[in-house]
Amino acid sequence: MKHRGKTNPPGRIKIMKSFSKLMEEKDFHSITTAEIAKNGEVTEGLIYKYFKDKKDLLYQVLNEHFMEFQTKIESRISYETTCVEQLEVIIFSSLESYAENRLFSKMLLLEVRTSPAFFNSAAYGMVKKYAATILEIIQKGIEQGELKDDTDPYLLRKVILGAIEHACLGEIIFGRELSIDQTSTGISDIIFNGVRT
Amino acid sequence: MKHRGKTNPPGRIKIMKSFSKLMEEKDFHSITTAEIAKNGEVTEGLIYKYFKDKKDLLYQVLNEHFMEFQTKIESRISYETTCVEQLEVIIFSSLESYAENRLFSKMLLLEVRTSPAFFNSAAYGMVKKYAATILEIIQKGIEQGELKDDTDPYLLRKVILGAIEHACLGEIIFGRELSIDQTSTGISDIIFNGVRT
DNA sequence: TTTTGTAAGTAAGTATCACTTACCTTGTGA
DNA sequence: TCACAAGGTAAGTGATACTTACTTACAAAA
Repeated sequence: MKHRGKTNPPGRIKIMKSFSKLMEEKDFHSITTAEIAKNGEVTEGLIYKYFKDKKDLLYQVLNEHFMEFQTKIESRISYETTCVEQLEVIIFSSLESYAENRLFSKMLLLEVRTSPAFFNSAAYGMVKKYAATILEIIQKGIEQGELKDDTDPYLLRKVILGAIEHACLGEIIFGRELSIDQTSTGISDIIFNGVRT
Repeated sequence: MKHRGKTNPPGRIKIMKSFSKLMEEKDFHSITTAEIAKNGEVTEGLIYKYFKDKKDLLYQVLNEHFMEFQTKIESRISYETTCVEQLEVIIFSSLESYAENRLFSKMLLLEVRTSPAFFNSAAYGMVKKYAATILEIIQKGIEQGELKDDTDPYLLRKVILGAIEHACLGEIIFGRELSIDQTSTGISDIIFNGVRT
């Protein structure tokens, strides 16, 4: 008997909530299915009614967070006119989401990348969509002359994504505080204006 | 009976070699201790004579690679005079090492970050040293007027490290080819000169 | 030469883990 | 009213990381 996603039964919600709570405290691998079940007041077997395996549970939880994130980003972009402003909004919003939602950033930046199965998941589909949005803005920026025309759009995207992600690592791993405003404007300034005198 | 690190017995070498070989083929978690032992022609128990646990084996292998890497970087830097050139050498050398040594980059960028134990390991000590080297160069660059004096050195370091790491992710995860020269000069150009027209 | 201590290595476990199987229960529409 | 599917349970099972208690090899002290 498999879950077909038409309804969202209480057991499924309990499992995801329990797992999320545990993920805030420790890393994925040190969470056991027994713990998830006990904490969520369901039996261990039920986990496997709704999720293919433990990793699938991780990917589905991540997917829900990513959908919210993508909606927020797209809405905010629509208010900006220039490409640079749009990219700045993406940098700011990404930092904000990662910083406010430790669970989301932990899953996305630390836990999922190690296993090949992730790259077939719906959550990875969301990552691709997010990355595609950034690429489109960069390409438009080059076309419209806002960005230098010898810019490699794929490489610029990598620099932007890398900067965002690395900026959050300290926060995620060591729980350091991160000033979103300062970091966001700092990254934008470096990438758009350069650091050479 | 614990290993005190004074000698390097054949069993220890066999285990590290066997593990390294397996890590080239698959991810850390899907490698079993039984496999490591069989492949290295030792018994499973011996692994735990030389390594605290499976993760400790990973950290020790990574540490050896990182020591080589750090030596290379430091040697190359010494030939450069300006700070920008030194940073360019670091970007190039890091990309080169990550691209040439898939095992090294896989361990460092994907596998170790998830568990807190890594941050107490000798390998993490090497990461800190590498990061410290970069920071020193940036600070010198600001002092000497090569870099803008309103640059946040910590943030610039994050952007550089993030760019390097993210640029290699596609290669590590999907096995994509990466042009080191092109990527290296591209990243340097973006960060030092900016992309805005 | 003998003794002794220790490092190198082995063999046979064990507890725990992710995951499976077979089953029960409940609500609903034909 | 009864068939049937979805929601949920209980009791497994094989594999896995790690442990324990042991043997062997060998160098230096006595």
